[in-house]
Amino acid sequence: MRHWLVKSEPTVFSIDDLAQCPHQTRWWKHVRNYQARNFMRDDMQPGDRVFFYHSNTEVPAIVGLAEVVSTPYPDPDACNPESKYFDPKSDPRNPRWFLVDIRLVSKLERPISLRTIKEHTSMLGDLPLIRRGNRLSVMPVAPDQWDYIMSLKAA
DNA sequence: GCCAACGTTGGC
DNA sequence: GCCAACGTTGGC
Repeated sequence: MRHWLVKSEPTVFSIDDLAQCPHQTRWWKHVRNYQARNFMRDDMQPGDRVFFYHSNTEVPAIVGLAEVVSTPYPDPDACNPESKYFDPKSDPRNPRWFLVDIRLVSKLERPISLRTIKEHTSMLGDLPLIRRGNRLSVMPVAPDQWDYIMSLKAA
């Protein structure tokens, strides 16, 4: 089982939006970046644990826990000309973009803010989240980093 | 709203 | 293959 952090802009799709989806489950999301795609397509598996992070908002923070509940599958909107995520260069027989479904596990009572995470660079300094200029929307979290961040929940 | 950082595109 | 221009991300 692997651990991940995924970003979502709450004005686009928030943790509360996920909570209101049937079975608190929905696909995540229209990634159009190869590094992020590779993580999803090649490494994500059902059962993987996920930090759900709100980006581009007043208090950027990990706001909940989720779980991968599908294997990666082709993003249907990549071959839908009506979609704003249509990619004419993606061959339906050899899809370029992938999704997984995630299910909400729990919403954190108190979000773990980006500011807090940045106060723990000795343990978390190599998280892409706090590396300068990094814009990855999905990133792996090492097991000890996962545990460490979980311990901040209680702090 | 600003803007730094980064990825992608496309002319050459 | 280079690199300028452009679009996007996302913290602040």
